[in-house]
Amino acid sequence: MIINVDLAAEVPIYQQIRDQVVEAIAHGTLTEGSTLPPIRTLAADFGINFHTVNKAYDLLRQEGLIRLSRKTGAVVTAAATDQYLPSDWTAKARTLLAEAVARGIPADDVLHACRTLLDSFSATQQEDKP
Amino acid sequence: MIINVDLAAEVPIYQQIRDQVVEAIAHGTLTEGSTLPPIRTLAADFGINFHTVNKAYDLLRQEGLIRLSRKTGAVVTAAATDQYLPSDWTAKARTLLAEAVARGIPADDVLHACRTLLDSFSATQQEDKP
Amino acid sequence: MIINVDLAAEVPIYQQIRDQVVEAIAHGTLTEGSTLPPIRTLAADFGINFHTVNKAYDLLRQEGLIRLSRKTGAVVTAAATDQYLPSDWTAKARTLLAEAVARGIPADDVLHACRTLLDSFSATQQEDKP
Amino acid sequence: MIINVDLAAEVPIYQQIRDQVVEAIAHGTLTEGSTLPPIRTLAADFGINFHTVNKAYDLLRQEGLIRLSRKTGAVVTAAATDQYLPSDWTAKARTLLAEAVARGIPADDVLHACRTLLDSFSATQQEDKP
DNA sequence: GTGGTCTAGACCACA
DNA sequence: GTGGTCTAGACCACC
Repeated sequence: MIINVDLAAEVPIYQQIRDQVVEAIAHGTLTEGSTLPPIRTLAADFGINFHTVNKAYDLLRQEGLIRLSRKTGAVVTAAATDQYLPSDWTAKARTLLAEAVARGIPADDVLHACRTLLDSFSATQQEDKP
Repeated sequence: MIINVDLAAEVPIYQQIRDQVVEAIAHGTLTEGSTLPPIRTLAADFGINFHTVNKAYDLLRQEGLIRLSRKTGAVVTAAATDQYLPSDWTAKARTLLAEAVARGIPADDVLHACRTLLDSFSATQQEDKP
Repeated sequence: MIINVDLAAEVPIYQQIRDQVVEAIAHGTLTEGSTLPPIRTLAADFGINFHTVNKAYDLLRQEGLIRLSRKTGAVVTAAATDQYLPSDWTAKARTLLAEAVARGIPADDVLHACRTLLDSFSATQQEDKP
Repeated sequence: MIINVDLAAEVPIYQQIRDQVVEAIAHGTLTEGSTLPPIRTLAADFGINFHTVNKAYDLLRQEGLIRLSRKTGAVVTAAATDQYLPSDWTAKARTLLAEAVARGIPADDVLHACRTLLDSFSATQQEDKP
């Protein structure tokens, strides 16, 4: 699994790490039981402080995507599949989609872009859609 | 056009204003040539500093959605500035969609949610535009 | 509102702060809209680092008990009343109650102790039970 | 008596063992004079280090719930060591109950949950003891 | 002036 | 050797 952080970006480093782990899980690059690199190792690789990585991992733990323990390290948990899309997700999606439509992109194109992105996840995930 | 800001929310006020203007444009509530309320008026309505409103309008100007001038105030510009989705939009969309998939939501459900949101824009658009 | 921390205790300082805020909310000492002391102020009062207080406040924010913002500081939110007792609460309660019973305390006495504690909350909360 | 440990859980293994023994004593599954499995046997069953089991047993010994000796192994002691609830138990209970009340759960519901848990102990106790 | 992010480095708990 | 806690101090974003 490959993670890249942009130290000069406006988005917080811990958020970048969190986002890339989320995407890796969606892609299937990380599956249930996969272990993430140790906090301090990842920090050393990026040349950043381990507290920053810790914050990213803690976020993922709060979201129920990974489990942290001193013995096993950071382990990806089973996808919960417990619920529907939370309201704050829908709110963020509404704003994002509105942004595209407001720029004059046809709704069909926006939807197509979403489908393409979603397909890219499934393709990697299942290897049965070539 | 109605804007509501939640002074106690975790999302910055200027972002809330910007988002609601974007959504209003997508809905068709605001169309090309529509004028937004004067900065100081809007600030007074919400009881917030006019710098905050100014920041929101400046963001919209940077995105090419409105034009600012001393004489005409804030005017919504023609929509078709970009024909393609910018890469940072795709990046944000990828993260958002991955978030849903990583939580175990089926891709079809996610796509359906997107379609529903997009349809809600068009519905309002056609009502208000003819 | 009075908070005391024991620097020498085995329970983490941030947890002590979090627990006392939770108890203050249950007691009614802190109600919806009450503001907690600024992170750095509280840290200075206790002679501890502001990061420690920050962690406590962040925990409370995750639990939905307070809202944090740069302008309003830490504000107690409305009690959600959205759900039943979560399963992990029940698990902790089971262990705690078992602890008392295993020591030979009659179940009635344990229940009575629980009622007394709960009554002490209500008494302060409503001022109608003197 | 059946003990289950979740090696991947966030709660320390020694704590899990200790908690389950406490609950078994409360239930009446373990009564005065019952012997717990030898440390090394239990450790082998779970595939964990015997120091971990040792720590759990030592905790129980400190709490006066079991007696350790080379000859007899770990034996459950008479329950009636304390007649009153220790202050740290009350403190933990206060925090736990406050947690529920602060989330908006009515005090009656919380008390009812406690009674249900306590009843579940007694039910098992009487079944197994006559 | 508030909280948010990041760094650097210490010691502890668990296994 | 892992994550967890705490300290000390820096700069930034928002208002």
